Amino acid sequence: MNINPKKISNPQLKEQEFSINHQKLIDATIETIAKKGLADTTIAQVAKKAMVSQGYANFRFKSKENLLLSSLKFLSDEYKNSWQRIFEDNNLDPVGRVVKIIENDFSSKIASRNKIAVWVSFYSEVKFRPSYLTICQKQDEIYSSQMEKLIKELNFLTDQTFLTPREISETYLSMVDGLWQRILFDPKMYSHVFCKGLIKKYFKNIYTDEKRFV
Amino acid sequence: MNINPKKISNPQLKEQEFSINHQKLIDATIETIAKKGLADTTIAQVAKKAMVSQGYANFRFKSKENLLLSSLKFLSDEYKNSWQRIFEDNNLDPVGRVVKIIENDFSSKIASRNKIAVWVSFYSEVKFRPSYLTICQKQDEIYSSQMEKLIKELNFLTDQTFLTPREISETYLSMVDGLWQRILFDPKMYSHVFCKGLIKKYFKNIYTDEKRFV
DNA sequence: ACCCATATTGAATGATTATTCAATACAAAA
DNA sequence: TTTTGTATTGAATAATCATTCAATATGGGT
Repeated sequence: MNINPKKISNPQLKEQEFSINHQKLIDATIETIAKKGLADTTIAQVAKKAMVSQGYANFRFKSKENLLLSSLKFLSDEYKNSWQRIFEDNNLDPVGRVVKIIENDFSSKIASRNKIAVWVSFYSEVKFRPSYLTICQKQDEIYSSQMEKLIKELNFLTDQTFLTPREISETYLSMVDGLWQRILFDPKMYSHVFCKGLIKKYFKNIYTDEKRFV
Repeated sequence: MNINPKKISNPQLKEQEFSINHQKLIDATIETIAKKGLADTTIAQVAKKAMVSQGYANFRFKSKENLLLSSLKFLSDEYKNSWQRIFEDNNLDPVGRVVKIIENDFSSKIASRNKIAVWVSFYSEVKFRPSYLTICQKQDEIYSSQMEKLIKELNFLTDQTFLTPREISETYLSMVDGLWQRILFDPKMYSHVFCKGLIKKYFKNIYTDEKRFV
């Protein structure tokens, strides 16, 4: 009798990063952090949700810390990929790119309430955990400078000169962070539609002639 | 011999809320959360920093949870008081009031890196701790509606009609939250001066004729 | 000087939890 | 079938911590 049958191994998936169990554990970690917070996330809970044994979870990720870091890395990579896809799309003009960025930042894939909860959990500890900072900071600087360059093109195409590209991009990025946080508080009031609308209105006010910032 | 002398009681300070030790413990809690995070904040560390015994800290606050809640309440009240002082100041016109609000939101008293770290720590758990939400949410709604009313006066005094008071106030509030979070990441880049400047420029762009949004 | 109420201590307790590891199950190879 | 290497388990361990509480200190009232 075998109440808890062992998982069938898949020899084609030797790489840790691509194994089924690896991703199941990361998904379970994200769900658990979102539901209980970093403090009360235990390996036992995560393992249970991922339907593997506690010992296995630890064996696979070497430590709880490493499991948490891997989950942050997963979110960070997911965001990076969606961002890059927008910046590498040559069919987009500057306005189209900005619109896509806004829509991506409040898409259901990227800005689900669970994922935002995890981001904010890690943000709250970034001050004293250099490992968290390492994962996010470099990317963040890239987003910052790419956004600034994009706004520079936009300003060039319009007669907007009062606000500098830096000001507009920093305002945008901090608004996104703030709205994400507010989604945690009150997801009804700060719906994705509301957030996107608010930001588009911000751009519409700056680039008054542009019809696509509806 | 008395290596650890007991504290001298002060009969005039019977109310828990006003005792010296009460505040010392709250200050120590804020420092500890900022330095280690909610997860790794232990009663022992807080008690040590406040220079009282571990048992005393627990006795005074009944539980760790209650100590954390009291610290959040302290920050929340501190913010509320500074906000109210600005709104009750009859010498201020709408523009002056907005400027004061901005300056308050990035003052060294309100927006110290430690205090921001504590705010963000609690924000990150607000999703599943109703007690945290209770302390913040009602106030937050008040700030929201007072700000909106203030902007309404401002719009009335100017020819600004494109952005609604609601849009401007929500944009402002989310920018503040976002910038606070970014101060945690990179306090050098997101200095108080930079943050205030960015927000004033936002208003300057809307109310172009107003000289005080420098 | 003594008593009493209150303030404060610090060590003990018990619960929780990350981590380890010997035992077991499995799949493929021989 | 038997062997072998890998995957996975689950129970034991050890560390950390919140909480409790009996013991002690203090200062004012008598």
